[in-house]
Amino acid sequence: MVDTFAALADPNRYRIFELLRAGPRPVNDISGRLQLNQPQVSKHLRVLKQAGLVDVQPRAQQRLYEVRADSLRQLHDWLERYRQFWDARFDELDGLIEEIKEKEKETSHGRKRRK
Amino acid sequence: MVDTFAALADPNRYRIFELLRAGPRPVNDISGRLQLNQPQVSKHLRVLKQAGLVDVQPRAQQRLYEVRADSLRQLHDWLERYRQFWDARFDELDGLIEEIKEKEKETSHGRKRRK
DNA sequence: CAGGCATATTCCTATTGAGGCATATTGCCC
DNA sequence: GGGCAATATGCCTCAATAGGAATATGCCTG
Repeated sequence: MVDTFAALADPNRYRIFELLRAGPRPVNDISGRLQLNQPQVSKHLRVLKQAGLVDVQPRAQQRLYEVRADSLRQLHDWLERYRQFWDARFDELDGLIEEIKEKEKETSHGRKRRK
Repeated sequence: MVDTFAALADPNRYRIFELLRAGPRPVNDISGRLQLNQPQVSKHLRVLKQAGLVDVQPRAQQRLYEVRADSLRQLHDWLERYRQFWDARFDELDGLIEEIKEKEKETSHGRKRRK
């Protein structure tokens, strides 16, 4: 995870990744669109690749870089563990939990009733 | 977004954030659990706070740090834009698109060829 | 209001990494 | 195979930053 975040923590790398969202692109295309020197783009792509965020496939003498699904899935799974913090649906879940607790109080070993 | 990623790109900061997932904690608690010096923890928390990832609330002379919902929501929204890359549900959507293309081929001027 | 906690800030050093430039590598075509 | 196009790598410099230790600030209690 940390590597993923580190890869996206650089502004230009972030821009590259965002650009790739539109579809696979060769290096010089990226370099042109984002006004970056080709070597820096290659270096950034290397980092993104090592972080598992992009993948390459050679097309003649050029390389097509594309967003890699798996990394995003991992990121999503990670984020999912924090869902309770921001998803309103968890409020409903909280409600359910309350209900269950109430029920338990009634059925299980007859502790006193209610508050 | 970049700031968010940058904040989580440091291993110790990441650990702190993960720890806070379990609930709000004062600085010295974090410092103790993660075996980090108190000053570094304070510094990391500062970065996390400026990135909007955590929030503080003073409790006497200590500060309770906690995960901030909004940042995670933003992160989720960002990730959502990449859903097509990894969510299987989009396969169905692809199917629909194929159908539409087929229909178009029948009605519009007979372009052909696609993968 | 003195003393003590909990936390924040400052100063320092060492490392890391991004950008610029030159050059190496790869794979095509004639 | 020579040459060209697309990309990768190496070297350099500079700025950013994490960690360590010392110190400052805030806030409570007696």
